[in-house]
Amino acid sequence: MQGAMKGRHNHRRCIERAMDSAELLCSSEGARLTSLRREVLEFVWRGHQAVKAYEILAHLSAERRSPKPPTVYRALQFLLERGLVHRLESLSAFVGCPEPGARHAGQFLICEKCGWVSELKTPGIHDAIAEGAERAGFRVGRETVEVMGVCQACDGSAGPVGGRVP
Amino acid sequence: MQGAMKGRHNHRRCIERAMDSAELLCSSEGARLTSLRREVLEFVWRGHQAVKAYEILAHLSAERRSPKPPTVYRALQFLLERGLVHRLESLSAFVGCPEPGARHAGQFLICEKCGWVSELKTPGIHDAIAEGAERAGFRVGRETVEVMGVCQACDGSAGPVGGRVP
DNA sequence: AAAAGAAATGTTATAACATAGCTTTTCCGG
DNA sequence: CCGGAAAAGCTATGTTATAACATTTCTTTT
Repeated sequence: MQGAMKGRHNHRRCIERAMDSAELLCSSEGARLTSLRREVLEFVWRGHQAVKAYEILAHLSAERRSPKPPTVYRALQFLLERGLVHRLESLSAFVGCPEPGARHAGQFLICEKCGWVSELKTPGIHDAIAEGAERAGFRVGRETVEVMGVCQACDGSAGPVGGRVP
Repeated sequence: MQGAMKGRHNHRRCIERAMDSAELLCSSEGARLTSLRREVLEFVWRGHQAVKAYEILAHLSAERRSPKPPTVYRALQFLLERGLVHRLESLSAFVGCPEPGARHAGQFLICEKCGWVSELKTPGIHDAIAEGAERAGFRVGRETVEVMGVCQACDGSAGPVGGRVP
């Protein structure tokens, strides 16, 4: 469980909460959270670090017999469409969404030291974007906001806090 | 010259301005804007659409004998390091920077219909990000802000305005 | 329970994006 | 012109992602 216990948080809770809301969300819209999709979602939630598609593939390889890339990408697409995971464009990687259901523009803080990803929900960011776009006569669709930097736990400390070093 | 004449703008001016400031910026810091780098930069500036690395490669192939990917990526890295081009993470593509020298966080509006990319400089966006980050105790490094949507010229019109359709 | 249809998954192949490591060429100052 | 440094070339390979088609599994209907 890499980097999961940062700030003493009990990550099992995160996983449970994530899986429960996924279950709920899917059944509410008649979507099937199959065992494959569930396994992928659980793996994405193994920590708060972003996960690469081929890491998921490797993980599945341990459990199933030789899954292929489309298997992973299809599961990810299913999860992305329902807001259960987000894609981080600047990393080509995926991270679990702590608040699926509330369809929101993702705003992410990504720690360069420990890989920890936090989701920001600062309305002011969207507002400022909307304002800038409006001045340009631009109709906003999807917003990508990704901020690389150093998280509180890593800042000042010698190295990363119990996380993988990217 | 794809999508270049949108809004009646004379794109030759853009190119000239871009190449001139590149020349200046490089000579000011003793960097060599070689013919390869110049060619790549000119090609990136062929319009206001983002350009893929392998499109550059194909373009160079017409002029030189069989360039290889590293040739292109090295030239791009040189240009990126000096702020002469930006990388659009959500497209894995590159676009010329209209204001190199002023080292800034890139904020981009990307039209889904015609591919046109405009750079936004809305201080409020950075401010809102800084505020959100500070509340999280996060030290900001690089900011990525990319907004997909529909530009003024395409909005309301039947199709894209003289640009490639992505 | 069997058949029909839809959804999911498996399989094969390949496209698209990017870099490591080493060699050769070009540029520039002395 | 020579020597060192920077740039560009070359080979190979790593990484990310999708198209197209076959098979399996699930669900609904009969």
